[in-house]
Amino acid sequence: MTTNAIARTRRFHRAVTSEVGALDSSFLGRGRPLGPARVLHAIGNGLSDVAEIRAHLKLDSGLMSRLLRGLEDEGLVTVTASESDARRRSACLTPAGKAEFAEYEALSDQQASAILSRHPHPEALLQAMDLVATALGFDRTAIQPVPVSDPRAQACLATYYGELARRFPAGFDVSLSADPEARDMEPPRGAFLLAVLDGMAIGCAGLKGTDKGYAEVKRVWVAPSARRMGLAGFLMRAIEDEARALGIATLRLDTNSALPEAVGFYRRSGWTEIPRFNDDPYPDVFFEKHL
Amino acid sequence: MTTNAIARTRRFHRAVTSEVGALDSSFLGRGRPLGPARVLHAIGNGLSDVAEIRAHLKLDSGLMSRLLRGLEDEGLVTVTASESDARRRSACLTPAGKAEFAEYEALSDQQASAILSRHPHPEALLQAMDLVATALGFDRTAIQPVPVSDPRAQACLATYYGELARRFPAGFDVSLSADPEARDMEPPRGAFLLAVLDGMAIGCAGLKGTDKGYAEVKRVWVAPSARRMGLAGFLMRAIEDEARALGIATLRLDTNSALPEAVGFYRRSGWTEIPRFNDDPYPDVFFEKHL
DNA sequence: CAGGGTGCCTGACAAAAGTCAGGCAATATC
DNA sequence: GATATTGCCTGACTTTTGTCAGGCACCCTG
Repeated sequence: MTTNAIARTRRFHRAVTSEVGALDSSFLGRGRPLGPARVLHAIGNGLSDVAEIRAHLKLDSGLMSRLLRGLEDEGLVTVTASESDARRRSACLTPAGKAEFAEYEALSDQQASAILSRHPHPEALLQAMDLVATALGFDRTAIQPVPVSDPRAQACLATYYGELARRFPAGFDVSLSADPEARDMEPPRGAFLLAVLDGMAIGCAGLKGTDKGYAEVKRVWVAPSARRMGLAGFLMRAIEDEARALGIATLRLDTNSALPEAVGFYRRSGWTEIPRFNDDPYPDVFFEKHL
Repeated sequence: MTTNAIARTRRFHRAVTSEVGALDSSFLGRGRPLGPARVLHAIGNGLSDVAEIRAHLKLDSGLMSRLLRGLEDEGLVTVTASESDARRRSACLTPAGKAEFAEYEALSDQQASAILSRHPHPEALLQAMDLVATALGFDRTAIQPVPVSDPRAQACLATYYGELARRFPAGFDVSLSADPEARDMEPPRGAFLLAVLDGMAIGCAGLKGTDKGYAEVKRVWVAPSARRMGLAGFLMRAIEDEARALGIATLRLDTNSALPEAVGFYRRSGWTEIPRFNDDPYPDVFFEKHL
C-alpha cells in the first residue's frame, strides 16, 4: 500500500466527514436533536418493532424508551403492544409524524439533488459513489429472498437485460428468450434472491422450478460497483441452499460465451458443461450441477 | 434529476455515514471524547492559533477553553501567549502530545489501508474516492501560492508530465523541454499556485518570469477528478492577478494540439493565437494575452 | 400454575457538549 | 490617555446522550 494511496483515502474521509456535517443538517434541520430524528427516520423507513429499532440504531433500552416517549408527546408516533406478543411494542407514525418524516425526506432529497446538479458529469459521479459505497460496506451485504415483482428485483433485471443487449453481438430481447413465469421463481417452485447493501440491490439470482427433474439458475447478475468481490459466489451458494431446502437435487443453467467471466466462474465453482438442453436462441454454453 | 439518481446519492450518504461511525472509532479509539480528540488533531495538523482552531472546529470560546485546559492537564499541549498579540494564544504539542497524535494518525492510516486492501481494484476505488471527494467539497477549494519545491507541487508536476507522456504522440521528456528555473516561478519574478481541497492538491499553474518583456504561463494542470468544473478558469484568473500584482503586462503560453481541451479553453478565455515564440520541441500552439 | 426468561419502562446518575453573561488583560482608535 | 474592541477565560447553567439497577407485565416451559 503506497503512502499516496493512504493519503488519498484519508483525504476522502476528511471530505466526506465534513459533508456528513451537512448531511446532519438534513437530520438536524428541523430543530430536533439527532436521537429523536434517527428514531423517527427508522420508523418512517418501515421499522416498527421497538426492539428492532433499538438493535438497528444501537440504542440502550432506557434511552430508546425516552426517545419514543418524546416523539409520542410531540404527537408524531403512537406505540402499541404487538399483537403476537404483548411484551413487544410496535411504533407507528401518526399523520403528523408522516408529514414530519416527509419533510426530512425532502431535505435529504434536496441535498442529494444539489450535489448531483452542480456536477458536470452526474452519471460518472453516481458510478463513483456506487463503487465507494459498495467498497465501504460490502461486509454488510444481506442476501434475501424477494418476489420477482419487487421493484428492486425489476430494476436489477432491467439493468441485466440492458447489459446483455450491449454485450451480445446480436443484442438481446427478453421477449424472445425463455422468460420464466414469475411463479416459477417463487416458493414452492423456485426462488428469487436479492443482494442488498444499504438499501440498494447490488446483485440478484433466480431459481426457476421446472417439471423436468431439475431446476434452472437464471438471471445471475452483479452490479458493476460490486464486481470481483465474490458476490456471485455468495449468491450461488445461497441459491444452492434454497434449492436444497426445496428438495431440488439437480441444477442447470445456460449462459453465453460473450460473457467469459460468467463461463469461467461456473467452470471454477463445480459446474459441469453439458450439451444444449433447451432451444432458447441466446445461450450457447450449458452447465449442470448435482447438489 | 431522476429519482433513481437521488436514491443512489442517498444510498451513498447512508453508506458513508455508517462508515464515518467507524472513522470516529479512530477518533474515539484512544479513550478520549470526541471534543478533545478533534482539538488534538487540529493542533497536530499545524493549527496553533487558538482562534483559528475554534473557527475551524466551530467551537464556542468557552468550550474551546475548557478542552484546551483538559489537554494541558493531560500534559499533551502547552498554550502560550502569541508573540505578536498577547491577547491571542497559541497551542503547541508537547512530546507526549506528539506521540499521542501519532497514535491517532496510525489508527487512521490503518483504517484507510484496510479499506483499500480488501478491494479487488484499489486504483479504481481511489479514483472514485477522489471524484466524490472533489465533487462534495469543490466550493472549499483554496488557491494558494507555494514554492515549486513544495512536495504537493512536485506531485502535481509529476502527474502532469506523466499525462503529457501518454498523450503526446512522441511522448514527453521534461529534460528536453524548457523547464523553468524554480526561482523564475517564485516571487518576485513569478509565482506557482496550487489549488488545494481537503489537503490534497487538485490543480496547479505556474507564472514564469522572463527578461523579454512578458511572463509565461506554464504547467497549468487540473486533476482528473476536478475536470470540467471550472477550476482551470479559477487558476488562470488567479495567475493573472499574480501577474498584475508583479507589474507584468503581457502573458504568453505554449501548448500542444494533442491537448484540444486546453487549446479550446485558451481560445475561449481571451487569449490570442500568435506565432511560435520559442524553440521548445513539444509545443505547436502559442498564445498571448495583454492584461 | 410456578418459575424463569423476555421486553419495555422508570428513576437515578454521569459524562459530554453546548450556551451565555460577565470579567480581565492586551490592543486598537480616536 | 480615555474609550472601545478583541481574545480568551471562568462560572453557572441546560440539553443531549449514555448507563445501570430494579420493576412490572407478559410469555414459555414443564
